[in-house]
Amino acid sequence: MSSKCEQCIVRQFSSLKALNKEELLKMAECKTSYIIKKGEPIFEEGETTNGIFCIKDGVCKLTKLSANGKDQIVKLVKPGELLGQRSLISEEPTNLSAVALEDMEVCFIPKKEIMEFFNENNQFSMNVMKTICGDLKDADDHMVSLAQKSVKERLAETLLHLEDTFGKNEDGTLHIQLSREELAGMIGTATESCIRLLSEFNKTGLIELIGKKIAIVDRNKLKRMSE
Amino acid sequence: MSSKCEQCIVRQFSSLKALNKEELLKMAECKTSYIIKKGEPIFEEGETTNGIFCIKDGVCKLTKLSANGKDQIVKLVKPGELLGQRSLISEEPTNLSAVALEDMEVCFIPKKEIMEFFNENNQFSMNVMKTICGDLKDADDHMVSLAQKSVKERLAETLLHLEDTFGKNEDGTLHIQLSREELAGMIGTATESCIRLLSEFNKTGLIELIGKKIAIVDRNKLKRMSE
DNA sequence: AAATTTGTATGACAAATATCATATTTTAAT
DNA sequence: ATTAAAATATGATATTTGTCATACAAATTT
Repeated sequence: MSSKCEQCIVRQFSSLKALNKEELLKMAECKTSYIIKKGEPIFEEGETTNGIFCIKDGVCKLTKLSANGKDQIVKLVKPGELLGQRSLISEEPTNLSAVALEDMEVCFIPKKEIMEFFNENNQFSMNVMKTICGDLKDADDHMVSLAQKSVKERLAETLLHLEDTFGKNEDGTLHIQLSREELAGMIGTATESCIRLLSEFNKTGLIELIGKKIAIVDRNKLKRMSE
Repeated sequence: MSSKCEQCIVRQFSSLKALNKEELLKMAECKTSYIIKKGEPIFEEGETTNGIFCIKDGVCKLTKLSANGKDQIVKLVKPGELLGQRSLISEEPTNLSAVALEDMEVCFIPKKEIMEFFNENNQFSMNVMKTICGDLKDADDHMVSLAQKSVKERLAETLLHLEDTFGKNEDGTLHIQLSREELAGMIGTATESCIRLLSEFNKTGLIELIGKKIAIVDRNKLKRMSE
């Protein structure tokens, strides 16, 4: 028996907040829930998903494999967000892979129902459009950053962004747990270069390295460095 | 007296093809036509546009000023496409500037009418969504390219893209006319580096430089080089 | 618990790219 | 037509970044 969608966190934060009781009921009936273990894919580049995923818990990375074999992280997606809207609307296979960075809980809603919501609920369409527009703006910003900033500036920028978006633990370390390789994949550099710069930031008191974890020590300096 | 929108090139290629006779008539009445001279802006980063622009003739660049003062070219927009959809939907000021690369003819449609089309014509909404999704996919691809490819690879890739998208003149040179600085701004590198590589491509027979113009000589080699 | 694999760290060096200087050509202004 | 300004071109050099090698630490498997 499916659980209700009415009180789900995803509904509060995503385009789905526009859905009415009847629509939510329909969704609760057609949805499938999944548990995805850390490291496992939700979908992979080139797949046809035929629906969208709602992220109830856990963070995942959207990556694209580049010609040289490295995974570029395009975006991190957190609870409350939807996944796979783009390829559903474009009616194309996904151009990105989604891989869990933590254990995740997700729900899958089939294309059929989503398309019905589009047709019947204008506010829902508008919300989805706004989300995608937001993604596009972020992508443009990211693009300029990759094109015009140095690796050092991008690392500083990314560390701040990670703290702002995912928060920190009691010991001040970033809550989101990325390997050095993944962090390098976000800023578009070699893993060794990323490690070297973290080490440098550590020595100059910008951050503190506690095992594999990273704590931001001097936010202001880091901010200045990112510009 | 406004001219009709029914036969306009923009209608054939853009989301506007979903509009019916009545809607086109409404649009013809509310639109304003502009002539934009080469080098002039249509709008600038941070402005609130309050409507969308239809490009009837001429190509423009969408740029974003980076912290180091260089203009990054995010996208080139050609006749038949719409401009300013993102910020209209997000209800935010534009994050990009639009500057004419050639003399242009554009029409401005106020926000009010566009929103009415959204509400009354589902196919139109769907078309706009698809366009924005396409832009998002392109942005992701571009991002990976900037992050993972060398300047040489990006230049090769960009030259091919420019020929594919904008065609060539009778003498084989690229039809779209970009300065070296603008080309550098597309691939995200210093102008000197761009010039140097063009010079190298010229010497190795990949391209031919005819004054400021560029002709692709060996497409296949250039393709292989871009990967 | 020992062994293997994986991730992190650092040095040495090579390659890519940016920067600065300057020459030349082209375009625009007077 | 002359001059000034802007764009293109190229060399010299510094800086950034990537690659390869290797060491060490942590996690995982046996």
